Order: sequence, then C-alpha cells, then structure tokens
Amino acid sequence: MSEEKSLNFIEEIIEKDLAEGKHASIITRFPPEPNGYLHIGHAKSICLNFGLANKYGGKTNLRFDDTNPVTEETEYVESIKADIQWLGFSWANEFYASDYFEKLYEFATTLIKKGLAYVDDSNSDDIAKQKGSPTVPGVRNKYADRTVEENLELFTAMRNGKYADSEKVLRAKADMSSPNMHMRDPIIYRIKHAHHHRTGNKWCIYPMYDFAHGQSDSIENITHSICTLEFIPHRELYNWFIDKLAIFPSHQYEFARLNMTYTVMSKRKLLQLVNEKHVTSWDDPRMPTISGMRRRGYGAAALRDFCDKIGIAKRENLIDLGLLEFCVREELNKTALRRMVVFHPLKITITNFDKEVEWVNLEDNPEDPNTTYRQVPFSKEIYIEQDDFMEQPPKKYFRLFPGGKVRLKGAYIIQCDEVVKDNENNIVELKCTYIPESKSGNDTSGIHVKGTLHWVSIAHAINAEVKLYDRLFKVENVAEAEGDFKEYINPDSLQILDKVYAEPALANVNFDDRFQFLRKGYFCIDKDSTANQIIFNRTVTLKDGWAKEVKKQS
RNA sequence: UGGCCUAUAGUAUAAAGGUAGUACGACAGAUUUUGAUUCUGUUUGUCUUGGUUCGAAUCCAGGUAGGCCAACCA
Repeated sequence: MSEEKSLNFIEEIIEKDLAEGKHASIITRFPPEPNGYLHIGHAKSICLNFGLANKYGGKTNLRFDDTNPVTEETEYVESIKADIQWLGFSWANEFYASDYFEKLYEFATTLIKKGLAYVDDSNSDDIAKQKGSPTVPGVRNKYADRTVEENLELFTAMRNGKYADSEKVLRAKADMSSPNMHMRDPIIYRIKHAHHHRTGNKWCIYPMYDFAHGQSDSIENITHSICTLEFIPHRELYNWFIDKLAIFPSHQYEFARLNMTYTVMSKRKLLQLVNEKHVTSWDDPRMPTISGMRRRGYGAAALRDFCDKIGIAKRENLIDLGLLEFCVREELNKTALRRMVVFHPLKITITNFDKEVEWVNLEDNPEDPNTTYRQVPFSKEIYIEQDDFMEQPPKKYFRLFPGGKVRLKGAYIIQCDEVVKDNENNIVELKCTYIPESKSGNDTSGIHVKGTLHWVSIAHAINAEVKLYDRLFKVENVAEAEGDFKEYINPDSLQILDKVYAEPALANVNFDDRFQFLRKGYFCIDKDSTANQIIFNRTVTLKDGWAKEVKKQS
C-alpha cells in the first residue's frame, strides 16, 4: 500500500533486529540531565524514543543522567517529568544514573583489576597536553604504569575522601594514539566534594558521562540507545566499555538534533536569556521550551504532530518555525471556541437601532458539526477595530468606508453614513444605519457584502489584557549569525494591550479553554490572570491574506 | 590539513538499480457571514566530475561543500 508511511533509518534498524530475532522486544530510554528545562528539541527525542517503543510494543525508561552534582537540581527533575507527561507519554521506569553509582564503582574496579584503568595525579592541563592533537598521537605519563594494587588502593582512597577536588582522576587505559580523541585514555572518574541532589554527600567521586551512560543503558537492557549526532565519536568508547566489562550489549544510534528558525536551542543560551532577563522565565511563552509552549497555548497533540512531520535523519537541518505554527493552528482550528474581541476600538453608533439590546446567537465553533452556541448582545453603540475602517480605502479593500456596507458577524449589515472627527482630525466615531431585513440567519435584504467584521457591544463589553507574542529573534538562523546571539533578539517580541474589549461570554472561562478571537488569532488564558484581570496569551496568529495583499500593493 | 558524519525543490523528508513522491511555504483560482478554514491547480529538486549498467538519487572512484571531535560538561 502506498498509504503506508515510510520508515526512518532507526525504524529500519529495529525492524531488522526484530526480524532477525536479535531482540524479542525493544527497550529505549530518554536520558535528560536535570540541569535545565526541556525544549522542543527534547520533544523530538521524546517522541522518537517513546514513539518507537509504542510502535513496536516495547518500553521506554526515563533516566536522569545525574552524574554531575554541581549543575543538577530537583526542580529540573520535576519540570522534566511534568513536561513528558504533558506531552502524553508514560515511562516504564523512572531511573537515575545515580541509582547505579555503586555498580559503576564496581565496574571501575573491574577495569582496574584487568589493568585497563589507572589513577592519574596529573593536572588537567598536563592531561590535555599529553593527549596530543588529532594529527599528533598522545603519550602516556608515568602514572599509567602503576600496579593494579596501587591503583585499587588509590581509587578506594579517592572514594573515601582522602583527596581534594582535581587532585587525582581515574582514567581508562585505552589507546593514546587513536585518531579518535575520546579513546586517548579518557577520564572516567573525577573527585567532586559536592552535594548531589539525590545521593547527598555519600559520594565525592563521580563517573563521567562516558563511564555512566553506556553502562546505565546496559544495566537497563536498553536495546536501542538513541542520541544526537555529536555523540558519534563517543560510540567507540561506549562499545569499548561494554566489551571490556562483558555486559549487556546496548547499541548507540545517532540522529540529527532539531534546529528551528528564529530561536535558539542550546541550554546555555536559553539559560542566559532567563538569567539576563531577556525573557521572564523558563516558561515565558516566547521560549522554545515545552513549558513555554504549553503556557503559550500550543497543544501537546500539535507538538507530537510536528515531531512526526519533521522526520528523523542524520542531516543537519533548520526547520521553519512556520511548520510548527501550522501544526498548532491545525489543532486549534478544530477545538478553539470562537469569540469576538476588539483590540483597538472605534465607536459606531447605529442611528436607527432603537432597542436597548438584541441577543444574537453565534456558533462556538463552526468547524464542529455538533457545535454549541452562545448569545451575544447587539446594541446601538458598538466597537469595531480601527483598521476595519478607512476613509480612503485602497483597491480591493472590503471593510468599512464612507458610504460602504459591511456585515457585523452574526448580526446585521450596516452602512457608514458619517465620519465624526475631533479637533485634531482624528476619527472618533462612525454614524451608521443598519438594515433590519439583513439579520444573520434570515437575511431577506438581498444585499451582498464582501466584508464581515467582528464587533462588541460597548455597554456589555468586558475588559481584559492581551499579550501578543512574536518571534524571539530577528534572524532566521541565530546560530549562524555573526557575533553575540543576543544582538539579534527581537525587541518587539512582546506587545501588551492592557485594555481590550471582549464579548461578555469571556467573563466565564476555564483555564484550559482555547479561543479563537475572530480575525485575530488563537488565544489561551495566562497563568498570571487574577479574579480582577484576565490575561490572554496570543498562541498564534491567523493566516492573514489581506496583510499579504497590502504588502504586495506597496 | 588526522579521524568520523552528511549532501534530493525555499525548508524538511521519502524513493533499498526501473515513472523523483509527500508535507510546509510560495503563486493562481473556487467556496466562505472570520481576507480564517476548506477545495482545486501551478511552480521549484537528486552537490560535482567520471565510471559500471539496457537503465543510477541509489553502486564504484575522485573532487567540492557543510558539520562533529583534543571539558575533571552531558
């Protein structure tokens, strides 16, 4: 069948492994270091790892790679778990590399006994120098000749806290002339008298990534250990340890990490944005973090759909932010409640409308065949959007202008009779007449208008605050832009409208509601809202064909 | 310039020696009580040079371009 979705290269490997009986079922893992918040790039990895397990009937462990106590905190552990759950995935086990510290210590001891590890007293500069360069082989120092007994004794003393930080390290005895720098007797244990978020002060030596990750995979019987491209050079070491320790042979596979236009994805840079207050927090709606996107109103299904659409490959990529926005809109279009909100009001008085109020019936969501309805008050004085009126309209403008007609969504067709201005020639009000036979739903007027505007009855309007977000950076490829990335921050990424006019249905809302403000965009309720002041975040704009037309004309 | 990875429309991603397809974008049109949505159509591509073959995006050889690797980070 041509409908069948093609496989990515990792799925191909898995299907082959399964078909050959290499594994009865697969186990994957998502291994974040708890030193920051998860971002959309992590979402790609999460969807991959959990998605693979779901697809092939396997399971996925959540494993915190917490081998560096100085950068890791419980706060991050909690946020990571919340983000994964929100994305809609469940882990089979919650593990920590720190669960395995004792086991890893034994592994190190095993290596020492096999003559494959030694304690080195050199400082980091000397170790770096002795490593050589990609073109110059490294040389071993005298410490490499220590006996097994001496190494065992020193390593035990390291563990027991006899030495200060940096005084000694444990190194694997691998291959000092390997073209792969990671094989040149890598450091596998270092001394850090630091408090660990889980093990407290129990340990003062900690394994390095290379001596923890593969072994942790192996301990958990991970069949397919999937990481990003920059770990390719580590794979040789990963396999070396598994081989020398003769433990379960997990295998590492690498895919290209996600890059997106108009944002940054490195934890270092994101941390900088937060610390230097370019954004308010990790969950600032402009951040590419999962928590930021959640707060902005992006749906979990949209994020999963996005991760599915971008695919998995080994080529460097830069994904268009527009694709993410497409996924977000696609989900919201089906679910968001339609409401009318005027951002920049222009008063209209309907001179021939004499009732105090007329309640009109509007669909909550026309995309939903089973849509519910709401009552919206229509009255003599209403607001429309300032840019829905022009005294001298350009070509193809089919909003309101002097003598022109438009429909007010769900209500009547009106005609603009008079423009009222103040002393400074600003338009302050429009006098209009409505056509009584044109009522929405039973229009017998025979009049056809091209434009339909959103509106709100002044007397019934409620006030709210709206936060409009735009891309965080001014340039597409921030990583490649010259100089400090912070020079490219978009100064207009946040625009606050502290008083907009909303239809009264928005007085009763639930925190989880998603809205489409007609002709304005998709919105959600910000967590900073209070009983007195509701704050809406603009999740994403609607596509704007008119803006495009205007741009073309100019 | 030591080793490793990669190269398909503007951006991603398929095609496992046999019609280069899909999504987003762009453009044009239809529908529309949201200039939204929906629908239809159009446009644009195999890094390069050779070779093998009836036939190459795919296999081989040589170029070229981009990326990664020399943290007591992960």
